[in-house]
Amino acid sequence: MRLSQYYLPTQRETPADAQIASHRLMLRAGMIYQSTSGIYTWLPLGLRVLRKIELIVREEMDKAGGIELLMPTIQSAEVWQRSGRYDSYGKEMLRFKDRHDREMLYGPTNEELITEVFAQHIKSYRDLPKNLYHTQWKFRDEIRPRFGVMRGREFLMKDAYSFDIDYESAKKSYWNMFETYLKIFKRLGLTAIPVRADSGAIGGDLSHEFQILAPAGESTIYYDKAFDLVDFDNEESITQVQHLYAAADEKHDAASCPVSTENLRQAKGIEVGHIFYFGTKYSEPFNAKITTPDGKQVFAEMGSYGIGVSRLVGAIIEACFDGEGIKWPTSVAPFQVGLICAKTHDPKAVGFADAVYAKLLEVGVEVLYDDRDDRPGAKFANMDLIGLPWQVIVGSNAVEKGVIEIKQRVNGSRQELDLTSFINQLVV
RNA sequence: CGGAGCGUAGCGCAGUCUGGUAGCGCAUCACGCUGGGGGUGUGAGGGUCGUGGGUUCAAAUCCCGCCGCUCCGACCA
Repeated sequence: MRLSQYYLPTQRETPADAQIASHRLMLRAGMIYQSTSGIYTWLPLGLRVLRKIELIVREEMDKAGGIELLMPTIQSAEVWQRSGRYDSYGKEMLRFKDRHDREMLYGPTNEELITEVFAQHIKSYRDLPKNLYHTQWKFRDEIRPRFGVMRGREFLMKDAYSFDIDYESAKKSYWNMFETYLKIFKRLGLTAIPVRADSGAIGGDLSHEFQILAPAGESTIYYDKAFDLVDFDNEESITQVQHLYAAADEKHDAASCPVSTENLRQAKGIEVGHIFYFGTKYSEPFNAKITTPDGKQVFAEMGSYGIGVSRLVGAIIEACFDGEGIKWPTSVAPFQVGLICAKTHDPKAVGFADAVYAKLLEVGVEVLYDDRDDRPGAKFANMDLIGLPWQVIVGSNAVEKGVIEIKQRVNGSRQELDLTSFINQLVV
């Protein structure tokens, strides 16, 4: 993408309303535009990140056996009356009426709808287990939206729902999602601590919140420092994580904590995922009955698993930024490479940069080419702000020696290379 | 919802107290110089001063209503 033809309204000055780093940086980097309180337009650069996160989540969900579908944003009051949550959910639910005066709502979550869908089609133990998910916009009319997309009213969430024949099987589904979540956050370049949480309903201890470590986090968490050493890539480590201590501020009790003081870490966390098992809470009102091998009928055992996709955009920035701007993890960066021509007055340099651009496109590298006739300093600052992992700078040495300068955003390291070597490095 | 503040150019703000031609910086446009860390000079464009009403010869400014946004607290992916 040529920057001259893109839509990237970056700003030098910090908007007054933004209080925390991620919000400021998202506004300055031209990723979002606030339409009204807690509701944002995703500008092109922000959308690319949102889509990348969504894609990683989808890939891992699919690998874990999830089946994607898509439920609507608008729901009828009827299904919520059936579960009893229409009254109990409170003012966070945005309610309105259609032209026939029927009560409608903008879905804050989808347990009711999915259970209704499931009950309509699945009747036999032979079809279980099932894990159905979608990634859809939700609306929760927060009392006070803040922190940009981290607590908006409209937000994109991946929510999955598992259906099993019995508790043992449901537990397997639960831990399968537990593992999947650790893998997802790892791929996103984050350290996520699974913290035991209240399951609210019938669920015993089967509920975890996934907290991203970041100074701007709203909750304080305590965890075994062994987490810092865990590589969430392999099965053993994930099994190991299940038994490590981690608790939120309100649940942590220093007196009864099984971890010694010197092994205990305290940090701020941003909640980006929440999983829980809730048994037959919804399968009963929706009559989601399953026939067992011996011909009996039981209610499906359910769990639900949420990831705040749009919140993650902010959370990742909170975990990855410096004074100059964002430092995107490669996996979610809106572009991999930012190409800068530092000598726009030199036709040879421009020609060289154009050729580099063409080559990168040809080999499938996502590149944002700052082809504007601007001073180098302005381009560098802008590129640092939007935080692409690699900066490729075409300067005088390009024309004279045929080498380009490579700057890595994450650590500021620089090297001079020929284009082919750089491409090889990227592909690895 | 309780407490507090703010709405003036795309962004950041001054002007409001004490009513009298709507301003500054950044950004934008034109031209010149400059050309490796947001450089510089000259010139230009851009405003229902959130909105409705009231007071007044005269309202961004004073009064009343409304709307919107933000901050502090309790809820949440």
